[in-house]
Amino acid sequence: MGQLKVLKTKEQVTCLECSARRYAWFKPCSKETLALHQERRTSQSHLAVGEYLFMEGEKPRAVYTLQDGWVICFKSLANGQRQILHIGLAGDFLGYRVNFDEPIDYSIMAITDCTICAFSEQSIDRLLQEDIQLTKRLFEIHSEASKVCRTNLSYVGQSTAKLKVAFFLNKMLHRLKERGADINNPVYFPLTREEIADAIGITSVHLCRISVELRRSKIVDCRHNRLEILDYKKLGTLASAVF
Amino acid sequence: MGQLKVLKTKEQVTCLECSARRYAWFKPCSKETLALHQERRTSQSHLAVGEYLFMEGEKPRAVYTLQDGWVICFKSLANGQRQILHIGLAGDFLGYRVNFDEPIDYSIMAITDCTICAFSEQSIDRLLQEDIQLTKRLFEIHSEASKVCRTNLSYVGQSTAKLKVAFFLNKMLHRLKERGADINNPVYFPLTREEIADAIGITSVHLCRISVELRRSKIVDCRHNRLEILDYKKLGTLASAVF
DNA sequence: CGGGGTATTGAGTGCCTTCAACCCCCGTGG
DNA sequence: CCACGGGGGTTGAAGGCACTCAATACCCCG
Repeated sequence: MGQLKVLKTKEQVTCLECSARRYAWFKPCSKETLALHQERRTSQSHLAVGEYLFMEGEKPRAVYTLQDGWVICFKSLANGQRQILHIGLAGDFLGYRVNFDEPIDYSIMAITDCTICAFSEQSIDRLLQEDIQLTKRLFEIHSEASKVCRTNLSYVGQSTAKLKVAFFLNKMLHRLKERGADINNPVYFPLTREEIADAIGITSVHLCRISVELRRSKIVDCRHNRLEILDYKKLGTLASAVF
Repeated sequence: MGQLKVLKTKEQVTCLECSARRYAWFKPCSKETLALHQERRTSQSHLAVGEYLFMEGEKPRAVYTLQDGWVICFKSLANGQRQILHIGLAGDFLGYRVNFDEPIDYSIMAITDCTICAFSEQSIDRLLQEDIQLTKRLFEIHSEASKVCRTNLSYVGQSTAKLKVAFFLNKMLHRLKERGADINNPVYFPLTREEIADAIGITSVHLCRISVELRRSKIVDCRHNRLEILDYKKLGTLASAVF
């Protein structure tokens, strides 16, 4: 299992104060219910860069909300490669499955230091019973995730490398913007070439060549943990050449 | 919308008699509840080869169970290509989404003549209220579909063409076997080169070369609406070289 | 026995990969 | 303050897998 370091009570953030809540599972909850829900939170923990929340094949008996930090969700292949399925950002709901007895089919690793809220199997059951809204919201989250996965499959399966990069970066940009990033200035962006390449199904070397091309044509500059948009419009045009 | 031809009552199959039920949404239902559920079925219809159940961007106000036949679920891309997301077989639950006001993000087309059961938005709501089991089963179906999509993304993103073909055919084989096909003999298999290629993200020409290779090395023979396994074990070995 | 759709084959091209070397950035420690 | 080291990023050369385009063969159906 993971190497979660449980935070002391005084270090914890309450659900009410949590800045990630508006993107998260508890988005629709009122202040009153939030306090109750928070009691179901099994723990709030810290996960350091490179550590795993869980690995493919394990049966984590909990579900997680990423309160802060970046994680990658990925599947490993027999040839040693990996497909990154999702870049987890603040507010993302991680590791849910209907049947907790079934092993999970992907791994989650922290690519920055993270703060993570855990809800045990039992807590989840009770939460879902106590608040119909939460079941609905869970369905919503699940559906949205499926939709994103279909989109990913489609562009990974059918586009050229350049379009893949543009689409990926554009998508990330919008997610960061939603979370309050100022995209007119360079944004903190801790993904390496390797990681971006594994997310879109090309090699990091080829990604690099394309990155250079995109930088030279003054569209985006993405290096060294930062992402800078040089021409927002051009990037949008490229990205929308996919669908 | 689609070109559904509603069947007359006497032509219809009851849920109780339905041979696809054990793979479908109503799998967990008792004989007694089935009769009730069937009343919620809005219609049973016929969809001819090449016709659409619905198209990307539409807002179908119903959900469907494929009772018989084959369909493809796919997304269209700006360059005219398409990614086939799923090959729908008997029992498959099609077109569900949480919010019926949202446009659907993929199309469904019949690739053989099909019989399809429709449940209107209202019927679904009532069914879900009436039977907790159905909500659970719906979640199960949804989760399974997400999992399959993640698997697809991974092998489409990270494998070579040959492995993609082997994995795809092996997967189809198992699904057909589940549905009672005798895989020791040639099986009816109405997918064209074009369709298989669009499902695994290669061109039909290249797929053809690989098909020839697989046939010459006596692994599978897949042509002209039939699929014949020549060496079950070798196919399995190839397919399991992916994950 | 055509005719249309599907499958196969060939030739030529190019996108992307592989492998390997080099560079740059940045943190660390002397 | 600078030397050092390491990890990520960049570049080059060479090759191969998969693509494009186009012609031919095959299968099935009317």
